[in-house]
Amino acid sequence: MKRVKKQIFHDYIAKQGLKSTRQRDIILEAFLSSERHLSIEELYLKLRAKHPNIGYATVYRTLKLFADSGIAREMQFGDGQTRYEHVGEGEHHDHLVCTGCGTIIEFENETIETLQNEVAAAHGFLIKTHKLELYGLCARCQR
Amino acid sequence: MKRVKKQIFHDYIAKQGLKSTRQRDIILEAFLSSERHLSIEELYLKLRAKHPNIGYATVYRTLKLFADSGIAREMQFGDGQTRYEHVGEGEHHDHLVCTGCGTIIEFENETIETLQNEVAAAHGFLIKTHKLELYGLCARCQR
DNA sequence: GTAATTGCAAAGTATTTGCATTCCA
DNA sequence: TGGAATGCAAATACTTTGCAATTAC
Repeated sequence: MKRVKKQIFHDYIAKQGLKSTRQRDIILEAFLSSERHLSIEELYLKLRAKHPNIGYATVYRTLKLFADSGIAREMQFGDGQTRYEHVGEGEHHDHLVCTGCGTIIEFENETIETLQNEVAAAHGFLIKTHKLELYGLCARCQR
Repeated sequence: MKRVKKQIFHDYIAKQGLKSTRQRDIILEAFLSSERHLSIEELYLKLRAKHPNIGYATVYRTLKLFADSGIAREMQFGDGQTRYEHVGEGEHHDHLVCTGCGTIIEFENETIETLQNEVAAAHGFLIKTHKLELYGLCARCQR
């Protein structure tokens, strides 16, 4: 999976006439070996440990490239921090967000997706993406 | 409806030992007679026309009060602008957002809500709120 | 009268941009 | 070599905060 995504990214870079750089590789490796929902700051801090000379701007720019190449997706959970999540081929899932501890759980539900498309069709919309987030307390935080 | 919400807000203000001010009334009136999904800037500009001396900070603070009182809800559609929408009693709805022209259409679907609760229950979550947004092109923008 | 509210400007966040220097193809 | 990428600092966009003056109860 990691290998595949690296390949996808490098192909994208090449096709766009962009350059493969040491920083991009470092950031890619760090991103791919991180948890699935990473804020930019988290990634930056993680990188800084080993590569103190990588700039914040480079992390921002590189994450946008990841999103453009299709290996990552930009997310907002309303806490004012942009997060990026890994994207697999044609994969889509939604989120359960614990407002207590911040845990994010992914889920998929085909019936919901089908109903969404029906709603959209009823309004003449052509859906490109969607976002479904359920906010509440996870089992642990309910205690 | 407008009358009811004004009442709710005034009751809230009174119960909290806060004060009813000219500015709050002006902002409330402007908010209630606006479209349902209003960015703070839109409301501020609208107000400025008739009341050039109302400050941005007051608008921010007052909108938060509206949300606290239950007559408005804070929303984020990922464009970096916070919006507030009107909230009716116990009402909830989701959104179809046209990425072409920015139109926002509201909808409700009980079956989807039920499925959401099932998903949450399966993960031991207690849901407090949720956000479902479908992004795509409206009928007009598809042409 | 007193505590809350206002309006302004300054301070915070999160993110983007300009630019000289460095690096890759 | 030449255009792209980097790292820094400055700029931007949105929102919050501090504070003296004002206002509501």
